[in-house]
Amino acid sequence: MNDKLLELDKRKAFILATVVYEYINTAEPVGSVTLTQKYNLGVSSATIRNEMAELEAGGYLVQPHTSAGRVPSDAGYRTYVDRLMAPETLTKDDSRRIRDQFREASTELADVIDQTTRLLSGLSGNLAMAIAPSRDTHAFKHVQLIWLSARTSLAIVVTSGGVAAQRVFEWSTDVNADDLTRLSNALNSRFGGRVMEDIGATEIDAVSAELGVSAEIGDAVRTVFATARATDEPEIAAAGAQNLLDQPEFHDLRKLRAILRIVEEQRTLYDLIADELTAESASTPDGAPHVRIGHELRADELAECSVVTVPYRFGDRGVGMLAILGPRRMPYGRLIALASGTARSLGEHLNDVEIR
Amino acid sequence: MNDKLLELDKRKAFILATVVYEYINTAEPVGSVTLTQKYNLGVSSATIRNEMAELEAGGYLVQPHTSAGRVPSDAGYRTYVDRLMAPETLTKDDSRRIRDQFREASTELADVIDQTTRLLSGLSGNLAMAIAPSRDTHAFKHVQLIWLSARTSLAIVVTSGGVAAQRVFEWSTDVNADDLTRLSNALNSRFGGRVMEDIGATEIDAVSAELGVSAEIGDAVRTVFATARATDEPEIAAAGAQNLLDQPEFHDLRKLRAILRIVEEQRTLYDLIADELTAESASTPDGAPHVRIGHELRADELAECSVVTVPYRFGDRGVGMLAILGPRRMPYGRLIALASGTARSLGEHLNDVEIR
DNA sequence: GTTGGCAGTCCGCCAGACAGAGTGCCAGGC
DNA sequence: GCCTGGCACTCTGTCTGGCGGACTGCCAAC
Repeated sequence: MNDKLLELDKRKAFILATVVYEYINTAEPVGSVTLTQKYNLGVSSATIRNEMAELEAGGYLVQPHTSAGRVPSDAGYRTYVDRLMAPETLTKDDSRRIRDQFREASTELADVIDQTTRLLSGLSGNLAMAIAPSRDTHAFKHVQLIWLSARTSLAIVVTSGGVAAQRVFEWSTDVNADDLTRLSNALNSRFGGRVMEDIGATEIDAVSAELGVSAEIGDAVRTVFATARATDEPEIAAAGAQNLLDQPEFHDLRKLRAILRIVEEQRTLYDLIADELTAESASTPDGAPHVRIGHELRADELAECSVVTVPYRFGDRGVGMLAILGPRRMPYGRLIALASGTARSLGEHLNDVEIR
Repeated sequence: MNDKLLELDKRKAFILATVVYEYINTAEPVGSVTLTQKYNLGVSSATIRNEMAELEAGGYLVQPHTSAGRVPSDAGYRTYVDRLMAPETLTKDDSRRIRDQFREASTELADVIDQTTRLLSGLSGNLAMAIAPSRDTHAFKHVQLIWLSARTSLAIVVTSGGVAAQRVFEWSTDVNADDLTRLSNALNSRFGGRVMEDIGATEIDAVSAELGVSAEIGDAVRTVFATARATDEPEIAAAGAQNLLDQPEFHDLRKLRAILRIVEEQRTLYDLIADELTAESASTPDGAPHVRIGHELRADELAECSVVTVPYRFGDRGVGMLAILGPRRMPYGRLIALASGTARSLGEHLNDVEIR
């Protein structure tokens, strides 16, 4: 690949756009004759051949083998997406399906995320993914220890992100309802409004010690705070892997396997999208979709894939991410419109409905 | 397939067992010469040929085409599993890996289920699934409305299955902490110990009305009870679909697609296993693994698959199910041992750790 | 700068040949 | 009566060579 790309005159740009468009639709390498027959270019195939040879030298096209048509390179797709492609809007039908879906969507965050990936994979015909907003920076709001019976209690922690942890504890000795209430009140007044990650174990222990509660209860409180802060298991969902089987590029079992492995390894999948969450939310305008193509994904297994990502807002609870993964040969315009539209509806749904 | 199967004498039984064993290991149709060469049968290949012809007539073996070796039929596998196969126990290595896994497993039910499927798919080299115990028959234990601020409250319902619902509500007018406490106490004394599904909306409304709380709060209470009772989204997890790609029987993309679709359609997957949960938990000894082979699964897409299921106990909270899905040509003995061992460890883990 | 023409290249497909694996059957032996 | 070696037959998978099709690159002419 060239460091510096060839400048494109108007005709080259049109030819490149047409090659990409045709290849996306047919999955077959595009030849000069096909081009002149199907599109009104006003010149002969010989001229197209000359132009295509220059586009190949310039790094926009590649030839799978001598005497085959041309296929776009990463740079070819990139140029197409950034400068040549006509932006698309949602079709009426897609809009309706998205609206219908969210009208009866769940009120539980994990379920909504899950349903959204199903919707998006169905509409896009590709693999769809979603991650929930991270809870790194949530503020502590409330802790409550609730007396259930002499030997069992419920502890619950609420943050600005909603209920962050709850758990039933069993005690080896009887506990007193008043003690639990006093401890709850003390913790609330001490930590109210603080950011979760700043609330340390020693400080929690100090409060327990002040009130003279048993070691067992002190341990329980520390545990439930730790759980509320935990961010190691990000909420992530994926759906539609079987859609990829329809794409000729995945008829090769090795490639398919590599993709499936990535999808099941939630960690890799998360990193793939989360990169975008940190890097891009600062640099691009709010809510803009973003496309990464082939090697831009920095993973060999995904060298023939592209990913469309788009952030969604969850009120003041942070930013999540929707993503569509498919072959590089994907209908970028349509998928960008779909992802954006779905992200918008998802955000609205999350704000309208009280999500726990 | 024959209604009545041929009686098997000792030699036929041994030959059938050997054919199944060999086919499971090689994935190639088994011929008479292979059999005499690899196993000490004491007779010539011609004799084996005669026996195999009878086994085929009896419905235990089939021939993919003339002049190919034999392959077991559903009945052949069934006989092997029920009567011919030597039971296996967990290897030291597998035991250790299961133990290690649960030593550091999560305390959250959904996560444990998820991690268990990953473990089991990794060990078995097949697709693993798990469903959590249903919460149909849980008993109501406690409800608490917690004052967070003048305009926000937290409602939480605890059942014998743990925390069944929690949700933050925002009010249009200020609410009073004492009102919330009084309502909580009234609900607790009214419903304590009852089975969740017997607690109706009208009865809940009656309590709210008695205490004269606002309609808004009344609605909230009804909503949170409804959520706690909801069983429509069964907790189900699956992992290891990519393992199936290694099996030659899934190199056919259509078959693979059908399987992947089933895995993503959680409903079908759930039905597949839940059948077993209701039908079998009554009829088979507690905790016994169960195998369903090919057409026994009553799904055309799964005609070439088998499923091993094994229930696990979650204390007094009901029974869940682990399952392994793979080609009929699966190492039944090993998978049964793995599933049983994992189910046992999972049950122990769920009882040891306080799961929320 | 553009074009038609032409030689050259590579792929995919098909038919035919062939080796390999396995069966069924039969006649002879224990 | 059961077992066995031998043999003819069948079917598969693979390999090969040939052929048509689809392109390209280049050149000479416009």
